[in-house]
Amino acid sequence: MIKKRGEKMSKAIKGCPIDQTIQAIAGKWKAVIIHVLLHTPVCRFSELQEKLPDCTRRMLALQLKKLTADGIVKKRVYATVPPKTEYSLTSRGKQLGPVIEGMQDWGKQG
Amino acid sequence: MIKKRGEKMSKAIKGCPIDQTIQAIAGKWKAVIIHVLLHTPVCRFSELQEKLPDCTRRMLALQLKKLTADGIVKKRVYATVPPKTEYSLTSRGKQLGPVIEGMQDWGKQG
DNA sequence: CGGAATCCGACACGATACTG
DNA sequence: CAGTATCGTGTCGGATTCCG
Repeated sequence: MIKKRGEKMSKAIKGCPIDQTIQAIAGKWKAVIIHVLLHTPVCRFSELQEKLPDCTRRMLALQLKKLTADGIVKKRVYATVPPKTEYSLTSRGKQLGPVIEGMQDWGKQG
Repeated sequence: MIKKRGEKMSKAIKGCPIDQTIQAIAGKWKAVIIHVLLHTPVCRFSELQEKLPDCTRRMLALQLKKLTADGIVKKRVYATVPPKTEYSLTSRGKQLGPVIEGMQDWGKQG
């Protein structure tokens, strides 16, 4: 079975809900991005950059793309010069709130 | 900066609690293993294998090792022939319960 | 039974440079 | 400002084999 680049590999445990969620927030940045958006409901690209200084532009754009594709993040583009975009959580994204907060609480105790 | 194999790469956001948690349950299997252990508090290696048929022995052993190293899973070895091992969650591991369950609930709705 | 060692391909991530 | 293109590297995960 040959896979194209960028395709999701995980068939994993077929339909395992946990795996779905894992894949949705996996990686070094997605969960943190969601966390930021929970506390700053509407965020421009550059705002996210400021809040995540260790995340490169490339990674930020990439992860936002995946999050958007997964229906977690909404993107709004203003056709102005210079361009302006706004990111926010979808209702489905907001439902991740408790999980993300739980993750933060757990991490703090470590 | 050279790293040995198996060492954690993530400096990420220095000390970000979310990142800590992400790293702790990252990968294709760790969260699912924890989930199994939440529902089957004491589990032999082969039991875990049966419950996770898509996870190879290698991966299972590897992830259990990481989980043990992170203080999430406890391992008990019986020096018998044939060998027998039992895995269970530490108290810290059990604290991940709400997070894991939250992840499952979210995944089910998707 | 419960692993560890080795090999290998796929992918995640990062640095850098370029674009509308 | 908000991205994309290209490239290089390390890491992850799977297959297989070997060990106490």
